[in-house]
Amino acid sequence: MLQQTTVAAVGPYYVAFLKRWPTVEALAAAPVEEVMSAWAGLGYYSRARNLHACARHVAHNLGGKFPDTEESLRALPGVGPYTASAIAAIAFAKRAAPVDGNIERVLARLYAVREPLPGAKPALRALAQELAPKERAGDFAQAMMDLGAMICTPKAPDCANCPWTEDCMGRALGLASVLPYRDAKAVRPLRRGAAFVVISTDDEVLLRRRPPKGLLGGMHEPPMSAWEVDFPANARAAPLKAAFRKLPGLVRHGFTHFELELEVYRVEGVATSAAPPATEWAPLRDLKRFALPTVMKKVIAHATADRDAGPLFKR
DNA sequence: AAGACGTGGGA
DNA sequence: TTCCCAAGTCT
Repeated sequence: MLQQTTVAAVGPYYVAFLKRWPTVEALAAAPVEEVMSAWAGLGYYSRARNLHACARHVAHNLGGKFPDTEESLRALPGVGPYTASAIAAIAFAKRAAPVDGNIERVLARLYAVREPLPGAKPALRALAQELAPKERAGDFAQAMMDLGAMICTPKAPDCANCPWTEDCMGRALGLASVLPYRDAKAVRPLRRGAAFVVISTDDEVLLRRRPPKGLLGGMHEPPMSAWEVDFPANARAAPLKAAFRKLPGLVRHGFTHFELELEVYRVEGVATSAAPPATEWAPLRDLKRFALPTVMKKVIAHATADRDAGPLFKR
């Protein structure tokens, strides 16, 4: 869960997951659709699918016991170099040197590494390997991460309270607050589309499921057009023949590599029997059961703002 | 090997 | 408002 995600964002999800699926066997026994629903809102949804596949592999093929070496952990779905190393060091007390974004920043400053990321990653990994102690490597790694999160922060590091302030080459060179350098990020293109919110006579909304791989893989969404350079020329992408009304305003959402603008069309009072193939009705008052990513919650909230007493999605 | 892959919180 | 970026992984 913590891959590329802050502790604050993960907290409630972590608590809910462990309450609902306290053991690897329990998670392995869960339908993947339920796991996707429970993950909705956290982002990077392949992590949820990988976590579930990992639980099934451990429960079914490894007797419920996690492997305890970096190499064998690395073979699990969703477990890359960082996570394998972190588990080996923290859970199994092995000498391993996980390197996350915090540790990259701390090391780049401590040793004044001027090569920009991501090219500097191998050099930073080598420095981490040298530094990792034989004993309590897990505590060392977590201490480095906490230093990065609380003292050696990205913008304005609190060097006065840093235990390494006298040793820091970056600080000596006046580079502490600007390291690590990064390659320039690409400009994010804009894509546009139209979403169709169909409300039934029973206050349900029509949803379909996205393909399992790719963007928002396996998640629910209202029917919508493809996302392209321009809005669709007409409402041809509508899921059924009905008197859709185009709502004022747009739904905007930023993804990692592009920005999205969605027009929202709505129709109400549709007969429940009218659901097209591969769609299903979701009660507006019980959307928690569905795997709705944040952008899709925005669409539904936009389409129901005028007919709701209170917020549909409370946080 | 470079690009795909989400979201929310802080500055 | 806008930008940055976080306990990275997969293809």
